[in-house]
This record gives sequence, structure tokens and C-alpha cells, in this order.
Amino acid sequence: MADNIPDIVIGRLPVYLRELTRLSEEEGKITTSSHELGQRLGISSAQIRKDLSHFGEFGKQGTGYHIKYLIDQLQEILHLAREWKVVLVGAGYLGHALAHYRGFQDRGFRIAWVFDNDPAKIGETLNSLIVQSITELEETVEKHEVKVAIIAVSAEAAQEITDRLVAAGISAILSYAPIHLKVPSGVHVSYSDPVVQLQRMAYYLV
Amino acid sequence: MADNIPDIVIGRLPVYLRELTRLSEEEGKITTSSHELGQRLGISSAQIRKDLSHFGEFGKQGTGYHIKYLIDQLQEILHLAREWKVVLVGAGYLGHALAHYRGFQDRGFRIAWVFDNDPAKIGETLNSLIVQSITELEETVEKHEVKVAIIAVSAEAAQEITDRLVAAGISAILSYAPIHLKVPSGVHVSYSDPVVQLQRMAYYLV
DNA sequence: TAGATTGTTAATCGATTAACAATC
DNA sequence: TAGATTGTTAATCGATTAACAATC
Repeated sequence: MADNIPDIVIGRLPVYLRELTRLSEEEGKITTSSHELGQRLGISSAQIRKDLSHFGEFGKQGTGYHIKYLIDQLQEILHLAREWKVVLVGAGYLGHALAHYRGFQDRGFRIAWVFDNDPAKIGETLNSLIVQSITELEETVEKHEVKVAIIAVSAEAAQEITDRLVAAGISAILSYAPIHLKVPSGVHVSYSDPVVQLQRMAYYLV
Repeated sequence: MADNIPDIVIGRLPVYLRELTRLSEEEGKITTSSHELGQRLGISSAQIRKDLSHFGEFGKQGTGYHIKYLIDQLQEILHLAREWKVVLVGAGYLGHALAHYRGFQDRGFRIAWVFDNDPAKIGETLNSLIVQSITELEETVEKHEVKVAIIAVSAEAAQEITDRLVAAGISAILSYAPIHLKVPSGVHVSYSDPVVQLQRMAYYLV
């Protein structure tokens, strides 16, 4: 229990968490089963039980899982029982979308700073955040011991920004730049490239 | 060769394609090896050779792969040797970001229509596209036989939009809504939820 | 030729699933 | 009690890697 959990298991937990929240908040359910959860997510019930069993015993035979309790446990496991402040780099269209996204709330994250290198954008207010000069990036990350960053800059700028973030102490990066980033071990990167996602699906088209 | 390729292999091909394009266009290289490509992507050279071997023999012993030839082959395999016209649903901040994104160009896709249900947004021009009423969604998809859609609407609206898209003939959906979508078999869905991605990485934080 | 690198095989490693005793 | 569902084991399935003959 909880020693060396496969990445792929960790990857599914946030999806379980999201569906459990929906079950609880939208549908007012109190308990659920691995079978019900699996059906809703297109995952086998055995896999859900196996995944959870890496961390402990959260259910009851005969009745299943108490949803709110399981939500609490998953939040604890994923280190979401707190709010991670996030640095956003890039105040273009995508930066705007991220700064205005309300989905971060209550899910463990809050964008607290926005940076850009464009003098025309610096000083602009973005959903009550003031766009700061990229020259202040390191100082902010270091002073507030920020661990999480989102990169919404061009492919050309992304590696340099990454190097600066990492040097300043960032250890989790969500990147929207269409490029593979080089980071030292211990730093995690997650990518979002809409074109890569579309290209994967294109294989199955006609 | 090419009968029943694992999803996970297909998933890596667009990443190979992206890096090969970079190698060719940014660095002017003519050939590369599975070792070089793997090093740049953090993937073993054996895996790259194995992945490619599902589709044919593209390299030469001693010299490796001719980059432009391999790019052509991958584009062919992934059905990218054409331009897929894409329907975008949702003209909020994220819709704006997607409509203005220049990264689709030359990678197989082009957003050709944008829909929203907000009267304030309908008629607005978005990077030379006019936002259309969502009531015209089905007619457009059917008339132009559109196969690919991007969903940038709220979690509440996403399932209804999905059902309408699927009924109209869409078979690949990239969804930014934080919800698991139910679709009939044969329809592919790819998700992008920044919070899920951040939550996965949070597990590894301190 | 000598060195480099492919495509492929077999071995290893890891993930998923089926089945069921335990028990609520 | 009878029915439902868990957590876990063992079997199955699938993916990755190491190694190497073939050959450019």
C-alpha cells in the first residue's frame, strides 16, 4: 500500500475524483459501487477496485463506497487537500482562457500570477490578475515557493521559459506548447497539444 | 503490418511526426536514427523501431531514416495527407483561443466553422470566421460531411452537444469539457482537462 | 572494409481481468 | 437470511526491452 504506485494508476484517480464529485453534487448520491463508477467511465469495475486497493480499503462489502468519504481520501492521496498556487506564463488568447477558467476552483489549484514579455500586455488586467513582466518571473516563483506552472507561450519560447521555471524551483509544468520539453528528473511535465490529439483520432477516420 | 495496431502505438506517431518536423524544418537535418529521435523524446530507440515496424520498413541499416520520407509516411498512415475541416462549438475564451491558434496549419486540420448559443456572440467575427447560431449546427455538419469537432462549452452543455454532433455524423471529438462523454462505438473522443493533468502531477509534489 | 543502424525475435516486465472467499 | 459488493489472488493479456543477424 502506497509504496510505488504505477503512473497509470495515478492517472486515473483524478478521473474517478471528478466523476465522484459529479455523482455527489449533481445527482445527490450518497454511495456508489465500483460497477456503477466503472460503467459511467467506461472502465472495468475490477480495475477501479484494484486501483483503489493500492492505497487502502475504502469500501464496504454489500454497499460499496461512501462517495464523500472516497472523495476526501482521493483528495488526500493526490495532495489536493490544499490549494496550489499556479504561475501562468503567457497572456495571449490561451492565457486569457486559462486565467478566466472557473474550473480550477475547488479542485486544488488557483492561478495566482500571470507573466508575459509583451510590453503591450504587461499591466493589463486579466480576471483581476495584473499581467507582470516576465523579468519578474524568478523572483515571484522563489519568493512564494511556487511549485506549479502553466506554459502558454510559443514553441520557440517554451524551452527557455521551462529552464527558468525549473531553476526557480517549479516541479510540475502543464505545457500547451507543441514541443517536447527537456527537464531534469524530479520535474514533471504534462502536455496538451490539440493537434496531437486530433492526429491520433484521424488514424481511425475513414 | 497495418492490421490491428495498438492504440498506444498510434498515440506516439503524432509525437514522432512533430519531432521529425522540428528536426527537418528547424534544424535542417536530412536523416535521423531511432536513437537520436528517442533521445530527444525520452523514448527508447527499440520502441520507436518497433512502433514503426507495424507499418512497414522505413529505414536503412547504417544510415537510419530519411526524415522527409518518414514524415510523408507518417502523414499517410495517420490520414493527414489532406486537410480535415473542423467544427468548433463554443465561442467563449477557449473558443477564441482555438479559433486564433495557428498551430493547426500544415498539420492536417482547419477550424472552418464556429457555433455558439449566445445571441451576444452570434455574428461576431473570430479570426475571419463568423460565429453561427448553434441551431445551424446539424445542417452544417451534414451538408459538408464534417467528421471532426472540438467542444469548448460548459460541462453542463457538453453531453447534449455531443449527442447532436454524433447524430449529425461527427466521428472524432476533442473535448475540453471536464466530463466523461457517452458516445456510441465508432466515435472517438479525446479529452483535455487542465485540472485532471495538474492533479496527476500533484501526487508527486512534496 | 569497418562502423552504424535497422527490423525482428524472444525474454522480460507490467497491467488488466476473471473469479471468489469474505462479509456487510 | 439472501443479495450485493468488496479486496485480493492467480491467470491472462499486452507492451517494452535487450540482443543480434542482416546489411547499408
